Amino acid sequence: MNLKQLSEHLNLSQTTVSRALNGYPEVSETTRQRVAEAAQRMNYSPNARARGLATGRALAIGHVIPVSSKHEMVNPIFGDYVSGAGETYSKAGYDMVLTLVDDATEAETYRTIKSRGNVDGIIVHGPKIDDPRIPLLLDLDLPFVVHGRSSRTTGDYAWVDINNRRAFERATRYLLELRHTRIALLNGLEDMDFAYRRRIGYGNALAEAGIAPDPALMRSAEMTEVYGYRSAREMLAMANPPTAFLVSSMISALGVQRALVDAGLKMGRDISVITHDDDLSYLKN
Amino acid sequence: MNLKQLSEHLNLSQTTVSRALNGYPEVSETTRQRVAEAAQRMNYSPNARARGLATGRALAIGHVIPVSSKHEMVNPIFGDYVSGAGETYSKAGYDMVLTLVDDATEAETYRTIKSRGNVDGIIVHGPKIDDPRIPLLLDLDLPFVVHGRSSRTTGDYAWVDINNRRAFERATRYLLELRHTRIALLNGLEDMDFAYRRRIGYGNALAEAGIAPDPALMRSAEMTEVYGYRSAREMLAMANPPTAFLVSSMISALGVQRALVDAGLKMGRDISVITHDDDLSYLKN
DNA sequence: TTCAAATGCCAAAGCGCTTTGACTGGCGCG
DNA sequence: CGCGCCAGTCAAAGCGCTTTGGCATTTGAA
Repeated sequence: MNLKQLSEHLNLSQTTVSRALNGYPEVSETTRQRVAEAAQRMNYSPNARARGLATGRALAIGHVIPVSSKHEMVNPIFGDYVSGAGETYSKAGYDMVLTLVDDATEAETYRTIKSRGNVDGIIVHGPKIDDPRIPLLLDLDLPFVVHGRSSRTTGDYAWVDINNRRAFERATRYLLELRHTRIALLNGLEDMDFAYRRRIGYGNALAEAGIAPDPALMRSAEMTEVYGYRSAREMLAMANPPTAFLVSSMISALGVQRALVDAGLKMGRDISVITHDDDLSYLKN
Repeated sequence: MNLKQLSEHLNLSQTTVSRALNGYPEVSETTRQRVAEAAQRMNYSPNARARGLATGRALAIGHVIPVSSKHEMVNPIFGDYVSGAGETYSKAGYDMVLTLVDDATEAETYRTIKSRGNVDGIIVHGPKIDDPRIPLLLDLDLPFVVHGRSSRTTGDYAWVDINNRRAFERATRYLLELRHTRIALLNGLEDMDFAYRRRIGYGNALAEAGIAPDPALMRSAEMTEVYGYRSAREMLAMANPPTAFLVSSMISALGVQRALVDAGLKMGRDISVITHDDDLSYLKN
């Protein structure tokens, strides 16, 4: 069923049918009703490609996921994330287009996305502290929003972020108030902006309390379970072990937990653990 | 940069440029070279919507995710899954379009997808034992592949699946060989086809060994961590507790593990656990 | 009663591509 | 020398929609 067929069926021009369906004023209310009703009944919906060609809009948003940061992005929360975004898009009549991109061809990919024109704009995931994608996209004039921020990148761009620095500042301060002085930080990869900010928050709170950060208590890596496990295990074996852990991911925290069990320590009694992130739907009660 | 501009730049017709880029034979090799080189240099790639309109193909595959089975689909493996699919699509020059769909409007959504025409076909996720989507899609004549199967659905359709029945048959048989007789099954929701097949496999192996399945040892629910925890905890408190667990998801197995720790039992020594699924990248060593 | 302004509708152009059908010039063959 | 044939190219149509720029018909004011 296409516009032409529908309009012939109604004995109206394509113009009128199109206008009626798109809510333009120059169509009488009775005609509009008739058209809407017929479209509904015949399950007509305009061909997205043709409409896109005519309007220049794709009614789709692209999500570009660099393969290098696969483990950062294609991570446990990805499903929950997509689910939220997808619902919003659905309501607005937009499509969600996922593109995995190799780092080597990254710049080219963005150019291609722009000239292929099948999305109106994109979401940039997993920004680094200094992220070349931002100037590139500004230059290409391809609309985008950054999920997170890029601290060392200048230029006007839109972003949505949480206050990572403050969250870790507060968490650390809280542990300090509980009289902990040996606080371990298991952070994500610190070229990622979020991890960078978290470390600053942690550092700030320690500085406030006059405590010098101990490099032996600070780690940075991909946030896997085994990273949490090994880090905790090794730190607990130190002469002067930490009494608290501040962990950047629920998954790594599971590893920490496993190490604690191994060591015969009970979380909350023998040792404190604060975890940020990953309120995973499948780990809920 | 569009075809017209490129062809004017080259002093060729749009026809020739298009043919050259699409590998048609009726273009001289020298011309083809010239065109390819210019396209590369000017970063031309054809507008996907226009091409789609002209060819009738969208060069995109849709993934439709019913919101009801959110917890089944938008689950821990979703990220890994998308990552694999995305890489393949990238190589083939296809886009991946995600659509979240409300159950109430499901049939309508598929019709809309068909008539909007922005995908060439779709992947059906999380098939139920008897899944109405399959006859609907066959009827709509929208190409699709089922990720899994639908045991009670007749009709010719393409699917990709693992042998769930056999996997659980073998796992159960293995536990029986180890002299376990009280084997608990923590299954997924049994209206899902994969879970249904798993229970059959489990049942077959028990039957082979002449053991009647004990309903008190069989559960079926969404595969969360807490489901594993509670189920194991309650079963371990029984007068005649299981000596082995067969679990349908890594996440639930984490819950089982937690219950074992609580009960002071050591996995592999005091009790056997076999888990199927979820070889999660972030839980790897 | 007349005329300008709405009102409601339409034909046709155009979005950027692919593809059909036709047209050249050069070549080999009889 | 004349013919047919091929290789290489092109103009134009068409994909399904939106939007521009009319064109009748009504309406309301003068």
